[in-house]
Amino acid sequence: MITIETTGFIPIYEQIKNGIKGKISLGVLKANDPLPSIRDLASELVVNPNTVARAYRELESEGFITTRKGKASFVTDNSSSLIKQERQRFIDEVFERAISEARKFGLEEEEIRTIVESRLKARQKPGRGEGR
Amino acid sequence: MITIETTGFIPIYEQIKNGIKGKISLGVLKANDPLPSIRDLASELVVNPNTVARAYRELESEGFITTRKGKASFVTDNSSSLIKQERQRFIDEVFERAISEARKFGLEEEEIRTIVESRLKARQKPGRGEGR
Amino acid sequence: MITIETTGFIPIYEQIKNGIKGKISLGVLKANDPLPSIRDLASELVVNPNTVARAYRELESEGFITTRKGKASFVTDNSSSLIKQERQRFIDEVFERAISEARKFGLEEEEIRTIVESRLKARQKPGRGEGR
Amino acid sequence: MITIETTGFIPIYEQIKNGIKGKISLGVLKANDPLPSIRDLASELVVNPNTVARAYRELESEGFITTRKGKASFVTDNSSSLIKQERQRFIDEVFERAISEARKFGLEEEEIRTIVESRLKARQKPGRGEGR
DNA sequence: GTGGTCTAGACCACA
DNA sequence: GTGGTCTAGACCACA
Repeated sequence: MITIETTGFIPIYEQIKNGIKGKISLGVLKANDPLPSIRDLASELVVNPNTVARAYRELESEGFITTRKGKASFVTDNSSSLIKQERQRFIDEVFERAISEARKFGLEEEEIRTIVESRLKARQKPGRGEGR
Repeated sequence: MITIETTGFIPIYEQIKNGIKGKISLGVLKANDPLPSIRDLASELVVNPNTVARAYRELESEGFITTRKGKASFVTDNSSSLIKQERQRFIDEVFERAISEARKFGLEEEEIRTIVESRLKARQKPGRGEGR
Repeated sequence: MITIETTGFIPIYEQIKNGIKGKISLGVLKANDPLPSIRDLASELVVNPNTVARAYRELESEGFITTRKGKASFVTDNSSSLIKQERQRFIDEVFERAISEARKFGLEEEEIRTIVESRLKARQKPGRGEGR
Repeated sequence: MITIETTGFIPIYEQIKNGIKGKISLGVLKANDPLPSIRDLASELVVNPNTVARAYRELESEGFITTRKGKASFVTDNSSSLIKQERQRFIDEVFERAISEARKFGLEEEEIRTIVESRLKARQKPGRGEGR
């Protein structure tokens, strides 16, 4: 469901948060849908339940999900409108950062376009897929 | 010379390392050029000298610079060939990550291209310069 | 577990590294064995945790151990083959240095052999054990 | 005259001190012989004059040499008796340390003897010589 | 002045 | 509890 990278510096709870926001953005998770339980998701991702709990806690405080004690967590009604606000800003930032790194190493615009194309191509190839 | 973001998750020493690798890649720092002293760079970046020292130490153990005690650190002769090896891998990884995030949020290839173009445009505008 | 000399010029973090490499070489630490926690080892050796952390960090970057955040550090699977490569070189260097010092003071080969024998004897004597 | 290693952790001034003590021990430098001037030795060893100055200063305070202001430094009359006292202790310590390192890595006595022999052999070979 | 090591101690991510 | 990063600051080797 969600992919986690343990290399790199992005905290796991952050990757989980983004994974879930992504699902909401994609419509895979819709308003009032239940999220997997903390334990289930933790064992699926092979991470500590505390880590998932932190992701859920922050998603709740940002308004994307609500947690009913003793029950489960659910996607909030207004989640998709919240996502819309955040999505553009988030994606822009991600690419801004990537391009900024590329420029630090002296890549020209045209080279950046070439890299992006080659990365997009790499993802099309069946068998390679979305994985990583 | 180098920009540091204290938001975000990338450690400062890592940003310094990448900043310097970038300078070498750009040719701003050439073989045998001296690096700024640890103390100077630390005060310029407003970070602790130990943090710069760690960046330099790791750059040395990776072969990019050599340090002469009591003198300074210098770019190694083979630094640019080392950089060439690392540059492509690093940039690929950065864009792979960005595109991966975008796909999580359901962006199509064409939308990704549009974002990249708009980010590239934003950087061209003089005076605006997108910060950093 | 590991002995540290604060006299002499070898940095503490280096002595810790060598101590652990020695344990791996001896088979006292085997693949996948956990290392003592940074804090525990630091308090045992009466050094600052940062110093142990540096030793562990360098051992990790040299491939001898891996660290799982929040958990512990573990001996890597290939550690013993790495050690084998390094052991001979390290020991050779150590004796090369010792003999080189002896020659500076004019010791003949036969005298060097005698010294080595006497040092080996000194270590056999139970109860005396040559300190350290 | 004296060999310096800039790799390794032993300070240069210490290596210079030992080099000179060695010369005295060997009889190459005899009582009342003049030492090379600080500047000369520094340029010969390609080190900073301050470093040589420190070595001389410590040799003086240990009684091996005397420095006459404006003139040069000379080997003291009692230098060789001082050396005799120190030589055995120093050499013992050097081998004790080497053997101790070897034992940390699990070498048996017989293996240590073999290493010592092979190192002694390596030094006999003409063309390789004392250098390093 | 320049780099290297070390300590003390804080704060954070993760288990 | 365990590792990771960072700061502040001391002290040393060397130029």
